[in-house]
Amino acid sequence: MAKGGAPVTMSDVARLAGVSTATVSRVVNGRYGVSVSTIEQVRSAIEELGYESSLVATSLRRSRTNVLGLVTHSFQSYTAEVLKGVMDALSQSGFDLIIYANSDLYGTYSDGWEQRHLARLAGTLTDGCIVVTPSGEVRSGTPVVVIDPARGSTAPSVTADNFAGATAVVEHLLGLGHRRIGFIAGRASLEAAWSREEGYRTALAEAGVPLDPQLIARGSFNPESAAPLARALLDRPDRPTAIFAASDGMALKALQVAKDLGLDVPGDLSVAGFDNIPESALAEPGLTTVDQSMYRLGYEAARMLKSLVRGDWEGPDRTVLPTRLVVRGSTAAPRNPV
Amino acid sequence: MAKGGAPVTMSDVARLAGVSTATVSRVVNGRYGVSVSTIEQVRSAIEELGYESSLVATSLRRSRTNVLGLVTHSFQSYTAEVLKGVMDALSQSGFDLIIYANSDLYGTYSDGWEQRHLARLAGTLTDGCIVVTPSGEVRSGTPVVVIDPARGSTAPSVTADNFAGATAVVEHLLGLGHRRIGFIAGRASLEAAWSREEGYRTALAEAGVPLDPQLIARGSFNPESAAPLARALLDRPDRPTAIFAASDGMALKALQVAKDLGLDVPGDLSVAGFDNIPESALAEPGLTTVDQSMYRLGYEAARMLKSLVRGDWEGPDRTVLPTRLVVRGSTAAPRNPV
DNA sequence: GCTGCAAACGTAACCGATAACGATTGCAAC
DNA sequence: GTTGCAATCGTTATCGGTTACGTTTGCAGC
Repeated sequence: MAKGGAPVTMSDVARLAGVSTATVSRVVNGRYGVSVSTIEQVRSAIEELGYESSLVATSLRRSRTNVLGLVTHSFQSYTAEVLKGVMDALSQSGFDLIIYANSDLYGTYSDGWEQRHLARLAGTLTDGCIVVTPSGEVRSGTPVVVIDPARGSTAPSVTADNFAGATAVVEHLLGLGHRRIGFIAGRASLEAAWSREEGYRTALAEAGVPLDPQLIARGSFNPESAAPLARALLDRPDRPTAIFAASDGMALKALQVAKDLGLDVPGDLSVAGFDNIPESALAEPGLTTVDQSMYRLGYEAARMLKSLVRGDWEGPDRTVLPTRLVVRGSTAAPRNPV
Repeated sequence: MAKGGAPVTMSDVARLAGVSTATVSRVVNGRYGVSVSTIEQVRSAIEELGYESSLVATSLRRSRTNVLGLVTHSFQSYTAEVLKGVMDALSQSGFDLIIYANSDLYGTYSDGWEQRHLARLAGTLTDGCIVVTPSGEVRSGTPVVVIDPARGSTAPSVTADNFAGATAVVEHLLGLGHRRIGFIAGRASLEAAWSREEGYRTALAEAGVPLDPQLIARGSFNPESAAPLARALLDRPDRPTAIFAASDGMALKALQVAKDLGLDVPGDLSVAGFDNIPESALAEPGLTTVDQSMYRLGYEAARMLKSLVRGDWEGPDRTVLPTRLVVRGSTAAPRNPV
């Protein structure tokens, strides 16, 4: 058994077995050209020392590592769900997964984080990467699949039908009798944010409700950014009777702000979100939202990446998954319909 | 800008800037001994090519990488919560995080997965590692912190007060009037599983309730393993009036089984779990359980690991976090008290 | 003009593993 | 007894980056 000291390397094994490192490598990788007795010697040396090949050294030399990467700038409920899907898709596939997340939670909103992280992994450590909500276009020598791409991105991607989901929410609110519906937008560089805003605009237009630009608040997807925006909307003399936020995290903040202001939800104000993160069901009242199955986003992205790496992907470059309106207690008919 | 082709290496930069790779390395790492004009040339070459240093190559040569690792054998709700805590603890710390998970979801229960994964990362890629629920002792040249260690493990660890949590649940059930309380145990090699079972036994003993060995079902923590165990318990002629499972995943399975058998929960059967994963609050009825704040487990483990890597850890080697009983709808007084 | 010194920079070894290639050996066929 | 071929195994270049060490250059001091 190895001591706690320096890690056991291939040359340690070679020395003990009385062979060269090349032979050890051949044994480890099951290559042809080693006698049975030598294999046995090497095996027992490996056993005795507790040797395990270094992922780093292997990946530096080899082109193929059987490791896929996932790059993200932060780690929230959204990411966790995606990861579950990714792991399930990779189960029994022979691919291991490395997730790279950096610690500068908000510092890296400086555009380009995805490209930097990708460059550090791709080409050496990983055979391919999934990138979650990048801020811009991504380039890489190895295959890449993007979850929630940036606007105008041409990389293979998996995304939810954000437009349909957003129109469904707004139609739901319109159906309840709301006419002044505030909107808290997400980071504009993301296609998802843009599509959700388009859905909002389109649903209003089709219902013949004029758009009031004052009711659109521009935020990032960062939940913290939503609090002042919600407050500004609700402080207006002609405040909206409903608020639709482009993400659940922001919607839950808005809900909190409404409570703090002494407003009754859904009596005085209806609130709706987008994503259906687990916390939304637990909120009081439960948050009306759009389920976009982040699990499936992850699952499909991983499935696609596997095929791309193996070179046998046949499907389309962009996968769009359906969404589903989830009505809970946070939306109701306005108390004083306009 | 780089094409989609081969990744940009340091020698590419060196060639363009007309210097050696050594000089580029010095510029990248801010070392002394480069003239201002040369720095400028190298900088612009880096900019032009979009160069980013390879994590792999760097870590192979250097001892310090400023990357911490987390090793896990699967990815479930439990792991996701832990990860959030880890990420928050690492925020702004200068340490990046790499999570390594392998795809053989169940194949790797073959003991020793943690040691294999650890050996592949430690000593090269990462400065230290967090290992989640290992099956045995872990050894490494770099610092390691274990979340939910194996029984008898001596490595620095973070764990919840499993014993106190389990006794609290059983006392709660006893207080409701239950006397026949089934127990679905976890993987015996884990200290957490053992402590929870000890808590169960102790609480019964202190209440003067004799222990019926037939009511203890031995499983792993794998939720799937719990279904047949729960069914076996409930098929008994003298079936228990309550079931306490050593994890929420297993408890939720037991709840499902009870429903399938036409039993009313909590009327005919009370069910309680351990962990307080998000799904437990959403179950119908809500699952009574023990909150062990997986977020804090992750947070404390990361805090400890940071200090260990920097060599300034002062606290104890084992951190035990308090637990909290969460009573929901799945437990009530038995309909026909014995 | 020579020496001394430090700044600036290149050369090459090195990290651990892989693979192309060459070298050696055993054995059968001629 | 050669020759030839295949099996076996070591040597070495290589991956990308870091760093100890050596070399060159410029300039001040004598």
